[in-house]
This record gives sequence, C-alpha cells and structure tokens, in this order.
Amino acid sequence: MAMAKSVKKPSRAAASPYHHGDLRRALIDAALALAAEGGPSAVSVREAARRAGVSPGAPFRHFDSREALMTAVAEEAQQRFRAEIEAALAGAVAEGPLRQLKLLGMAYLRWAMRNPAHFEIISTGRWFDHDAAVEVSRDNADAIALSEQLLAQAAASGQLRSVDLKATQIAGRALVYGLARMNIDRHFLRWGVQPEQVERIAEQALDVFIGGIAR
Amino acid sequence: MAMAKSVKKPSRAAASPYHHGDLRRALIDAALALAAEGGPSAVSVREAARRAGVSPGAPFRHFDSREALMTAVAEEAQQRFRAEIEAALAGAVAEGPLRQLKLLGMAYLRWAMRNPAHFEIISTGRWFDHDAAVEVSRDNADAIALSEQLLAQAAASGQLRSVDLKATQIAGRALVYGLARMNIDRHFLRWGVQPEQVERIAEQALDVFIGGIAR
DNA sequence: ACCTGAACACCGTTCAAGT
DNA sequence: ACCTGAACACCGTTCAAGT
Repeated sequence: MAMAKSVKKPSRAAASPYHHGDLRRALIDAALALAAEGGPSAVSVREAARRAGVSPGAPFRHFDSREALMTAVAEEAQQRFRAEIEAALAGAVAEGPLRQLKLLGMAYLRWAMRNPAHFEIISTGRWFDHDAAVEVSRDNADAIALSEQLLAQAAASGQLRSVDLKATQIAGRALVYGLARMNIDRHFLRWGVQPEQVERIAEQALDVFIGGIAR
Repeated sequence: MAMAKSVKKPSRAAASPYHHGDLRRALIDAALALAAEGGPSAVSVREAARRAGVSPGAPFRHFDSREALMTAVAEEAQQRFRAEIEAALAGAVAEGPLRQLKLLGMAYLRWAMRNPAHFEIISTGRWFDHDAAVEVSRDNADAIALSEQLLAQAAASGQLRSVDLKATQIAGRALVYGLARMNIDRHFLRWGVQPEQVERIAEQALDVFIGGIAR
C-alpha cells in the first residue's frame, strides 16, 4: 500500500490536479494562448483553469481577479515587446537620430503586427489595471523618453522642418499606433491591402512620415 | 369593469411592459447610453431590456443576438459620425485639397474624441459583424475614396513631396485613427496631455503631418 | 499550503405559455 | 403579433471542506 503510493506519486506529477507545481505560470501561459487564439476577450479564468487541469476556483489562490490575471499577462507580453525593440536598437547606436527613429518604429510595428492580441492587451488599457502594471508603465515612459531624445537630437542638428517637437513626437506615435491598430481592427482589408503586404505598406507609411518631418 | 379598463390602458401606455410601442428603438437608445457610460463592453442585452422595462427574452424578438443589437447601434453611430463630417466639408468645397484634407481630419477627430465609446464600436470591429453593417461599410469606402481623390488633386497640382500616394493616404489615416485611439485608450495622460488639451494637440499633430507631406 | 466542488449572482439565448 | 418567465449553459468569484 505504501509502495503503491510512492510509485503513483511521481508518475502522476503532471496528470494529478493536486499540487500543480507552478499553477501561476501555467495560467499565464494558458491566457496568452487563449488571447492569441481568440483575442483578449477570449481569455476566461475558467478556461485557463481548464487548460491547466485545475478546478474553477483554483486560479483565485494566485490572482485576486480576472483583471489581476490579465495584468500578469500584460507584464509578460510587455517584456517580450521590450526585448524585441531593444534588440533592434542595439545595433543602431551609431546611426543618426532619424534613422534610429525609423528603426524604433519598425521594431514596434513588427512586434505589434505579429502579436496583435498581445499588443492589444498591453495597449488598450481596458483589459487590466495600468497603474498596477509597473513594468508596462515604466517601459512606456522609457519609449516616450527615447523618442523625445532622438527628436531633440535631430532638431539640434538642423534635420527637422517643424519646430513643434511635442506635436511631431505625438504625430509619430499616433502614426505607428494607428498602423498597429488598423491591423488589429482589420482595417487593411477595406483599404485593399492584403495581409502579407501589411508590414511593407506600414514601412512605406513610416517613410512618408519621416521623410515629411525631415528638412 | 369595461370602463376601468379603458381608463387604465392609455394612462399606462408607457409603464405597461406589454406592447411597448417601439422596443427596437428603445433598445438601441439604451445600448448607446450604456456604451457612453461604460464603454462598448458595458452593453448587455439584459441591461438594455431592463432599461426598456421588458423581460430578458423580449429583445430577441427584435435582434437575433447581442451582436445584431450592436450592429444596429453601430449603424446609428455611423450615421451621426457621417453627418458631422459632411457638415464640416459642406462649406469647404471651394478650398484647396490639402485644406479640405485637414478639415476632414479635424471633423473625424472632433467626433471621435467627443464620442469615444461610439467611435470605438464602429471602428474596432470586434463588437459587431462588419459585413452585416451595410451603412458602416459604405461610409468607410466613401471616406477612403474622398481622401484618395483629394490627395490625387494635390499631387496633380504639384503640392506634394512624396510620389507614393497610397502610402501617404494610409499614413494620414493611421495618424487620425491613432490619435482617436490614443484618446480612447487613455494614452494622452501618459504623454502629459490633459483632457482639455487633447483636441488642440491632435490638431497640431495633424498640422505637422500635412505640413510634412506638402511641398 | 494548495486545491476541490458546490454555491451564488451574473450573462446570452431559447421556448412554451400568456395577452 | 408581442411579451413574460422559467429554463439552460455559460462566466467570475467565494468558501467550506478535503489532502
């Protein structure tokens, strides 16, 4: 009897619903997968629990609410987003400020367009409590500061047409966010742009913008 | 007894839950109000029914599903959106194409920013079936055609820097959609823009863009 | 300490029954 | 023809009880 028990335990470590191991992690992964499959609204605590093989109440040991789970999901997505942008900028420190701005925009767009549901979660703000997501807020402030700095550099070396840096900065962000959003909201089909052309046309739009602000 | 009945009927025409009069209209209005109060996700068939003073099943006599109700709401919102844009352009037929583009953008942004929830419904596409919303699709195609025409006019009279009209057109739409979306998603607070400054800064961003594409 | 399973208050949707 | 009210299958969340 004691032996049967000791044989059973290790072999059923994954199958047994009791003592999961890292349920918190499993729930975040399930939520990320659900979002990728059906959008942020397809994330449900009960379905995440089902996929993790636990009862409907179990997730509430790890997250106070569905919103708290979404906040953790957002933090995870934000980390991936940031990593992609940092990698893109790492090899471009020697470039001019407008070139760096373009690379920043392209990295932003690439990730947003290849991970539309995860991008939607971190940017829409309806899915979780932004103030509770420390990393998301910090990364965002960092990105804003970086674009401000690059624009100031460009202005200082006489590369810009407009003197209104704040409006230029916001226009630039609105452009990339708008492109990412048009992709999420399936606007490109109405604009006659096929899915495989979206990244290319987005890059061209970014070129039009940067060409426009440049002297 | 017959008299009591004939007295009762007219005086309770509104209070009596039976034979509503125009339940369809009342449900659309309730849904519009719910959206304005708590965003599109706050629209529920049951709550709309409650506000209209009918039972939970009653709405399904008029709408096949929640999505069908949202489609009707979107059609109504789209009509208001279109009316605002047409009014703004009506007095500008004599203006140059770039000036008309700016007025088009400003009218778009004004309505989007003053009716964020209704704008979100018609533009997000997750809230209803776009193919079932004939008016929304038609209006959108019209707006695309108009901006294309204005840009072509500007190009023909040598007013543009870039030759890539398609990319320019998409960049312009991404800019205004991005600004409207940043407002919905509360990004402007993170950018240090107070609510009462949003429309002004959006206009400045639009000026930067149009100044940028102009020769 | 961590999870189950029943429970409660919601929601969308259906359908027989009422007027 | 139009609406009620009960029902069903969901969902988020709580909580006593199990291990």
